[in-house]
Amino acid sequence: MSSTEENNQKFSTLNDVEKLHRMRHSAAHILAEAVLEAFPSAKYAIGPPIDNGFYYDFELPRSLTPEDLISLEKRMRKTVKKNVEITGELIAKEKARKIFADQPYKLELINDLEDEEVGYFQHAQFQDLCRGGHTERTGQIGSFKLSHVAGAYWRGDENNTMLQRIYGLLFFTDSELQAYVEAREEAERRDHRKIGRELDLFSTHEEYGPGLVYWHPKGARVRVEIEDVWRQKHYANGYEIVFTPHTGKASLWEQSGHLDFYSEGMFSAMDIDGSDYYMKPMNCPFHIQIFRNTRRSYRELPMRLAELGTVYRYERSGVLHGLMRVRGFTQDDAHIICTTEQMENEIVAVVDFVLELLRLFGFTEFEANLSTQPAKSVGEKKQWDEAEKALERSLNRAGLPYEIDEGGGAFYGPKIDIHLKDTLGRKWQCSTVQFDFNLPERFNMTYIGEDGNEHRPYMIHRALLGSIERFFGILLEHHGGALPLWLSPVQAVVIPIADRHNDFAFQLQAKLVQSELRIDVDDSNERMGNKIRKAQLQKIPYMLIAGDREIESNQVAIRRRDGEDLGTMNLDDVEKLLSNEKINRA
RNA sequence: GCCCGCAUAGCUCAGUGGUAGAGCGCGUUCUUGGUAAGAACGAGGUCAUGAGUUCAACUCUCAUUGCGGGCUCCA
Repeated sequence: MSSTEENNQKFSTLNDVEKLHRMRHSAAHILAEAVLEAFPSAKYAIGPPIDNGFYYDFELPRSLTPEDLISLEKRMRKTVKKNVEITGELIAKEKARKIFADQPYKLELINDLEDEEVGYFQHAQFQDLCRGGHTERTGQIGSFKLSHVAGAYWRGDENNTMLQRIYGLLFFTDSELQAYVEAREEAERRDHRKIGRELDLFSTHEEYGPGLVYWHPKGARVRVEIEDVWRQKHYANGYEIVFTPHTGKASLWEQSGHLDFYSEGMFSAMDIDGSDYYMKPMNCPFHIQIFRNTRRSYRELPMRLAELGTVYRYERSGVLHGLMRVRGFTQDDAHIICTTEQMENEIVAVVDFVLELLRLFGFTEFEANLSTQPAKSVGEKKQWDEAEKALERSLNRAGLPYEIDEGGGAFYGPKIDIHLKDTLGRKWQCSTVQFDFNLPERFNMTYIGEDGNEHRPYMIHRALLGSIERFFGILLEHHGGALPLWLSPVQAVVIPIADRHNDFAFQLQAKLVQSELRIDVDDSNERMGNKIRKAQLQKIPYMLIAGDREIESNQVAIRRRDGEDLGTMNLDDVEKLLSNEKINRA
């Protein structure tokens, strides 16, 4: 329990964050009270406030149904209406054990707590073991709604009992709650799986392998566009692009340490001529072989090897999700091998490069996390310090807001993760920059320095988009499927009003295709209104309408997908308009 | 993997212990139109898979597979 002082502070004097926190926490108690009323044999576990509300975990005699949530919510509202006082105090552990004698989860918590006294909160008949942070009365909890039930392990450990977790949403006012629910619905409308199907971009085939993505022609057009700009920018930023195998013998994965430390993330071995081969879960060991293929001089450093490398990782069936979590995906991977002196500039360059690339795709807000040396790690303290300092300086130079996750680095090196914010305000981690003090040792990577001696280089892993599949999913949700013209699978559709206009439409298509624009002609036997509707639903940036009047004047009527009518234009002007938008990646 | 829910036409979804429906989409025909749905007709389903209960299962039970929501937010 935080200080009694804090708990006694008048609710009305608190800031909004703390108020909301307390309201959510109290709502959790009120929920637990309702559940205990409805199920006297229920065992209650923990019930904290969370980002959008609260939850409480229970062990119950039966599974909850959506109807249960409705009746529990009713019970809660009664308690709110009664507006009883919520009180808290510190009591001796012994006393607490008596109060919670038939509550095994509470007893376990009591035993695990270090202080001699524990927090005890109550309102009406309800009592709970609790660190505190509550409203003063049950009537002060704002606007809430029970949202759903989910399974959750006691203390998040899958070896423990599975409890039923009831989630609730809670905000100050009805309108804030409403706004949150609407934002959620908007997110549902933008679900990349839905958009992917509607726009015919990609599919997965559960019967032939869940978590494996099939890119359809239109999705592939977008991917090719993403990859093209990716390659172009990598060459421009001093990277060399490589291709490496999708599989390699066990000996490679033994030496890299993956079989020891990452085998649960790998697909099972394949037998080839009596040897075990594994699908690659990472590209690094292969890039290292390219480096090691010959004696390297310091004059060749920094060496930056980049690959759109498709990797396969075993993900547990329950976590697969559309394009966001899959078993086969393409990393935009690179490994930078450099000297100590070069390291800091390399990091700075990577961070700049990340932002440059992500901005191209329409993202403008970023945050970073810097994860430092964990308790168990390889490498020398000096290396870690240098690397961490370089990472931090690069974040400062880029002006990125960041948080430090003390001890959160991988055992092999510190890292920064960069999160982007999408239009719905959701954060996604795509980019990562990681030092690796482990693989250069394991593979005995060396270069000959200016002094003629062998030196161990630094190695930095980095991915900018992360996974092409996942990034594509984020991009679709960010734009709600209405991708900017340069990424759109179909950039404009020519709509002839009647069959006799088809020839003109195809001529227009042929002209625009010469400027490397992706143009369809809708020559289906439909009315113009229907063709426009289809094009709108397909989120095609421009509709070019051709009828008698246009053919007469050798022009075309142009309409944007946002509904704006741009009137009629000469064909050359249309071509310029589209080309410029494409080139500027507007 | 585990908990809960779900699985009916290409998509979205109704439905019944007596082997099935709608809308959209698709095909054909009519129609040749002016900025978000023209009309008619038609084709499409072993009701996820396997087993059980039953005279009879798409429907009830169990299992399997897949999908969806969750599984750090430490009283």
